[in-house]
Amino acid sequence: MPHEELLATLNEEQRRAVMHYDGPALVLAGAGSGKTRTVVHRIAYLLGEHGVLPQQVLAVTFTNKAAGELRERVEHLIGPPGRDLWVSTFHSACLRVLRMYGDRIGLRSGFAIYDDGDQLDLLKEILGTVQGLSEANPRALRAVIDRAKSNLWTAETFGDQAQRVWGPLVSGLRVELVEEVFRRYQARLTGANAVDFNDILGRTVELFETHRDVLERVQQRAVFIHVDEYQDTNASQYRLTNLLADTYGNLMVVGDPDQSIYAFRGADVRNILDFRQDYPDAAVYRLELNYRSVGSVLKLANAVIGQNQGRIEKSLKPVKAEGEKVRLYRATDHHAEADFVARTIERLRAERTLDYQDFAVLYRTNSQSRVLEEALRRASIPARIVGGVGFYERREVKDALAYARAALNPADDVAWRRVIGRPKRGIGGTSEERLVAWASRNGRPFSAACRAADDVLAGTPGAKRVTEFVQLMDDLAAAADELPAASFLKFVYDATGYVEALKREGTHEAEGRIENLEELLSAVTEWQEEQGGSIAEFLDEAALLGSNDDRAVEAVNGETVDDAVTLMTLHNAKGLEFPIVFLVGMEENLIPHRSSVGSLPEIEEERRLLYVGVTRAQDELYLVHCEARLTFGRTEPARPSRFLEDLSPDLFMETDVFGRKLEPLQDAGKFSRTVWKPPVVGAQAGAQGDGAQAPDAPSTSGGLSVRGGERVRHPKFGVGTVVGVSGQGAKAEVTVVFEQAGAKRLLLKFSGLTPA
DNA sequence: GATGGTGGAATTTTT
DNA sequence: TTCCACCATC
Repeated sequence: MPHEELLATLNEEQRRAVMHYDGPALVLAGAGSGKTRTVVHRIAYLLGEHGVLPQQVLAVTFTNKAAGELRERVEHLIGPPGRDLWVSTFHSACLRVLRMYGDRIGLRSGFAIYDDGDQLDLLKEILGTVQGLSEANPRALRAVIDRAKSNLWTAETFGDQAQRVWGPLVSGLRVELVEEVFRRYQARLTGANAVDFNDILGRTVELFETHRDVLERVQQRAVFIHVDEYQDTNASQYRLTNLLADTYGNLMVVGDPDQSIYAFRGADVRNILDFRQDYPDAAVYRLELNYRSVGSVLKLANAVIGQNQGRIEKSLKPVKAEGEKVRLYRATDHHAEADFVARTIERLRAERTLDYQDFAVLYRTNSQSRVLEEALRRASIPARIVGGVGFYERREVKDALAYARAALNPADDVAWRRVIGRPKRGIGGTSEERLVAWASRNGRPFSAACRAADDVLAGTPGAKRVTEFVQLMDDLAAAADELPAASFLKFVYDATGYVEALKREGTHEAEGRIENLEELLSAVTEWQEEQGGSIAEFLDEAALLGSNDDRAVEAVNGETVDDAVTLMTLHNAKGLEFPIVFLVGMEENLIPHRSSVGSLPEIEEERRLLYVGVTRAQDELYLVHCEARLTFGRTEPARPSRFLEDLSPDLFMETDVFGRKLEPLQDAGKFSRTVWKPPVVGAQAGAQGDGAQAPDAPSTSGGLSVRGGERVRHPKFGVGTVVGVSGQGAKAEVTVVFEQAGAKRLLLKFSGLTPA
């Protein structure tokens, strides 16, 4: 493509960035400002105008999705040569380097990757062995170790670094104790010939720093480097980037400080803010024209982010028209919230031509997805959930792949211990403990203890069973060498008796697990046909790509469809856009999340998260909050998010379930609609219909006036507070938070409630 | 050694 | 509400 054509569709600032040739560059790209487009064109321009070879270009992203999209768009623009570009996530890129050169730093070929669950298994085992830690929370320790590793701290430097940054106590434990756990954890990883996610980056840094020749060879493949979402880089990613760029210096980083949302796992926004200190001769390009959202959405977005202190002033300027006002809906509870979403989707689809895939529902925590999912299913609205409990994290899938890992790597203790009891083979806790003790005493892997079962478990029934298990693993190991990936997996299903055991169970749940195993087999088969490879290579693939798998929610007819509403967390939504967006759960303790309300930096990160959510919307945005919400199995009263209360009321319009405008209350505070007070809701017969609320009017049913906030007495549950009402007439339901019994949803008609 | 019951904790966010 | 660790029982 001639370069005039390449440039014609860009604005002035984008064009300047695209034409940037060598040397460092910082692209400050506001949400929706055509960031990906700019990078795509820049790569095409490098190749077309400057004669750069595709083999010299590296583009790094955070997610597989982003990498896939980038590659696709470049290939679309420049054709087949695009295949030779190196477009990858940090993790995939580093894994590739480690697979090639890892032996230089003591990684034996075929090393395993431990995911979150494996980390946890390992830590639990370790905690049992360290004095004074049996009560410690393995998840908290994992978080600490992860955090340390993303800062490029090692078990050796941990003590000093943690002391310096966090003080003598880390999540309630003495630094020395945590250090001891970290040491043992790392020793066990080494022993198991395994790396965890953070090691994939950290050990690559180590490799580059100790083996200049390796770094230089990789640099030949990365003469022109692009890093996306640079505001979310942590210390290891920052270090990697700078190492890679240290010979040629052709580094273009792209990002937006206002969208930095990963500080909780070690990302440091200073990496982008200080880029010009790191590279004083860096060119800077600012993309502030927003092509994505209508004016009303951008006004609200700017108002949200404008509340943050200590940010570089920046304001998105709309290209699009003003558009519809942002809507705010106040739901009685999470069910009403989900119903509103479902109802609104259908209403909008009836009013104009929209596909299901034009809608996204975004929430703060994964646990919010279930109610939404159910409501959409009930309304026959196809939906897909991105993220959540990923396919590769399901027990049966992990088990099957753990068999593969165990067969390939006798040192993989976590995998061996995982599979020894699945299915049940009469090897119980006592036997396992003795095997573990033997392994630990002799400094050998767990599998070696199993091989020595005749001695270790001499005279017990377990001895023979373990020996049989070892025989099975040997058979698997032989099969792994000989069979293609898919056939091997099928062999695992049969030879281990795993599927057989599930069939015997005969429960609905077991059937689901069998289906998942079938799906895994299909995935492996498909992968094998597309690119071929051993089961070992598939394991890498699954480890890095697995978590972001989409889960389809089937519509009522049971068919999976392409056209579906997207449900995902705000974090997952970064980089995406949708014509119509619902932000649900706009409440205190959700956003900002309860764990963040104690510190200003964390609150500001939550605000950026909301900003990311708001700026996903192209045409229409719905903000939804509830008056009561299910938390930990109890329905509790909920307050609207402080982020809503910060907004001027002219930025949005409050609606009823039907999307009709609600007039502001007269007697409320400064911003009438956003100041929370005990909800005044009624179950009304008549015009408003099912699920409707009339916030102003109390109403009666069976002689009882039901108002939110009112005290009532129940014959069995005692005294409580009404937090919500839904439905009408005979179907009217009240949500009451009782002092003793907690929250209950009651059919108003039969509730027997009296004023208290 | 397996099974089933109970009680308590859990939910941020992800490569 | 769901998941898990722990315990008692068979």
